[in-house]
Amino acid sequence: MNQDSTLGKTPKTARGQKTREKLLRAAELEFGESGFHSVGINDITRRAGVALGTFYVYFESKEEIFRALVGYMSQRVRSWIAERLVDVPDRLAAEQRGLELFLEFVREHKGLYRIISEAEFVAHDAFVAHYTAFAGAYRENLEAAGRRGEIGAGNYEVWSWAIMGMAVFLGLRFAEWDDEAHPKEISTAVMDLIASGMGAKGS
Amino acid sequence: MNQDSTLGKTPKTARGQKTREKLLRAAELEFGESGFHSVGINDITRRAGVALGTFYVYFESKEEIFRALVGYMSQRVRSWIAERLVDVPDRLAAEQRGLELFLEFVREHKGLYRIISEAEFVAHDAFVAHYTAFAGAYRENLEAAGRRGEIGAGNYEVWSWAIMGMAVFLGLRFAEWDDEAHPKEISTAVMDLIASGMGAKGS
DNA sequence: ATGAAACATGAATCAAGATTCAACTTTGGG
DNA sequence: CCCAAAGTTGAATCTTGATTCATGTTTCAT
Repeated sequence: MNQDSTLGKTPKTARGQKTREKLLRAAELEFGESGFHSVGINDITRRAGVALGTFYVYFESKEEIFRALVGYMSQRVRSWIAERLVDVPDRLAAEQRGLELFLEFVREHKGLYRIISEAEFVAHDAFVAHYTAFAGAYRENLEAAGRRGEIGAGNYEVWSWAIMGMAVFLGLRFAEWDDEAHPKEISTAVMDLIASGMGAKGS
Repeated sequence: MNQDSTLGKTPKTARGQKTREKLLRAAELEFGESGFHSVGINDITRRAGVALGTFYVYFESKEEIFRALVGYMSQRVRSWIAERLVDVPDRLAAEQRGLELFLEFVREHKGLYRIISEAEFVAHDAFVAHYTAFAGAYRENLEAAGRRGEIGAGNYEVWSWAIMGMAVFLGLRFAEWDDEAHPKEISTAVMDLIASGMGAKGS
């Protein structure tokens, strides 16, 4: 229908660009703090420092800006982690470091984390897209590591979803609810579980 | 304040009891299918086959009935699984069977599953209570198994959250989104991961 | 059998908040 | 410098849907 999928709402001017960004930033904070249904458009515009009507110059609806945010930050988490995961020796190390990074990210961006979670109900398609993409990438990493012999054979599709789930719940418990524990402790504990299993060990 | 915490809304009659249950059952279906915010009180009453006003005879508000539902089903999942987990030989077997049961439960009760998830945003305290209770029980199981020497030492608090997260995400992917895969395949794949780790094995 | 307590009803009320709009201001290319 | 396009404004409009309430019906303990 439309080249930009944003129905001609794309700003043409520097000023417009700036305003749109102010709205996005404000929405990120508001949604992150209070959740989709308790924030009103006027909360967003007030925080952005623009008038109510301005909102509709750039967005079709409240749902659209939320959806935009989900896409935006789905991008962010993944690239933020990927960037810092370059010089890691092998898959197991990547696993551990990746979890630490994820926990750190959540602590610094609780709002974004909540936005993705809430997307399950507010923008289900965006939610599906996010985790599908994430799991897909993850699975490829596992397969590559498998070919390199760094990890054993297994059902990598299942593994990738299992590991994502772990990360999300640990983020909930040890980043969103409780800031105290050191990420390294968590990641180490998880590595005990994932690397060699819970079967009785030497200790 | 009140003996029953339900502000005198508790039914005194057999008829009342029945009506309240009809409402609860209807709400379970509606919330499960459409999510908290898109169901109206009249959707619930229509489905229950009672008049709109009747709702407020038994519940203070839409949120209250949702909260009641969360508690109700938090109970249900746990006991449903626990009941069927009696004659299991050891912790590892319990782990595998428990996951299968969870997946089966989700398939049969997708609505209830969604209700608990959505509680994170609609009834945060009930959500916290549910997972706190679940994790607590889980942790005790792990500790007991640890004392019996069935599993190795580890940070059981972290493990229990990790395993819950796995279960929830696998439920999302392989029960809510996709009914096809056999639960046993999933649980087996996970056992590979959890029992002996992803480190390279014989195969 | 009977009347007070319980329960049921659904039209009317009310609040909240999303969206529209017509008037006004700024920008930037020519 | 000039004006059409782009952007801004916020009061007014419109929907939606939760909650109330006055009235009628049923239950059940006495």
